[in-house]
Amino acid sequence: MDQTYGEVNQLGGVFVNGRPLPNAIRLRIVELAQLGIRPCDISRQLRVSHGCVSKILARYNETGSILPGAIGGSKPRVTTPTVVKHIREYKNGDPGIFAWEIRDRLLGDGVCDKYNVPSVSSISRILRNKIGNVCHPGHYETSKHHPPQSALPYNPIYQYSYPNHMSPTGTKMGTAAGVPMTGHVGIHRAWPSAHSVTNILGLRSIIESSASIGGAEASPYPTKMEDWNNVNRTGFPSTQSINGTEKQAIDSDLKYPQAPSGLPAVSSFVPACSVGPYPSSNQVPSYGVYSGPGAGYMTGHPWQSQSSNLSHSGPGIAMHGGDIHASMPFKHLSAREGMQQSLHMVRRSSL
DNA sequence: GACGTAACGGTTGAC
DNA sequence: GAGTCAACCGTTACG
Repeated sequence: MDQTYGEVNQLGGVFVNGRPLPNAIRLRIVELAQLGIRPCDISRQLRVSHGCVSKILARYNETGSILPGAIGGSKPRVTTPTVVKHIREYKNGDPGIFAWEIRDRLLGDGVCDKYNVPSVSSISRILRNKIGNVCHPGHYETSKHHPPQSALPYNPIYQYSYPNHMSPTGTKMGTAAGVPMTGHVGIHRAWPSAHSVTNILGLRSIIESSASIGGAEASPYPTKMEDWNNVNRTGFPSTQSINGTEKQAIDSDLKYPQAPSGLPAVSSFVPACSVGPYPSSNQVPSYGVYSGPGAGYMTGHPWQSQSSNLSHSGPGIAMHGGDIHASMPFKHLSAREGMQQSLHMVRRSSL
């Protein structure tokens, strides 16, 4: 378990297979790209594979977010009780209706959108298994099926098809504030632009987010790392307000000591480039890199165990918070002066 | 050389 | 609680 995480790519950069790059690096990739730096140069500078740079930039261009998607889990069910209910109604109304017609009606009636409409085969399965013979109108719920009304409690859950609340993959969106969605974003992964670089840098919703963060202990905030990343990304605010969980997002950055040192600011890109994201002078390449500024954490907290760490706000949390602050004093903040100022406000308000 | 992308091995979380 | 599955990840190699 000791330092079994982390590999070194061909560029000498450290990565953890299967895990997203630290958000700091992701952010920096986008920042550099916006500065006109070529992807290949970004790749070399940050020692991230060009494929990854390409992916992140493509995703950013597409979604406006630098954040990784929600890892793991299953796709949200599309055959919600409500949908089943509607299918049943359609079938009852027209026993000869085809599955594809039902599908069209679901779309047309606004029951589903193109992102969560069940497939024809799914509809057929519903008709076969859940509805059965339509000659028994009103006889739906032959099994333990919940009556339509019982479907309602599901809605908040399935609602995560809609990004204003949480992503379909379960990534709760920390805020609906400042989420300038372009129309109906039924995007599979809801990428709230509140997390976009623009907003991150603009910090338009930092205060709001920080307020939410401050109340994290009382709010049903996400337990997934991605979720907390979202929260953190909203403004990279102080970590003290989120016990332990903050550590998650920050951890991912700490894993990569180049992040603090390599993220002085966009404007200092050149120095960062010259020094290199993985300052070999200070850091031992390869796995040793992980024992950089975040070593205090790293030694005791493997890269994984996100949720476990989250769920266990046990001893060491406070220490981590302090260590984190000491070792990486808002590295992201330096990206923008305005960010610093806003964060000052955030920190004050959270104190 | 730069870039996009499929394949790959890996992690994660819902079921 | 373990296993399965399907999402995601970043790297690598190829065109």
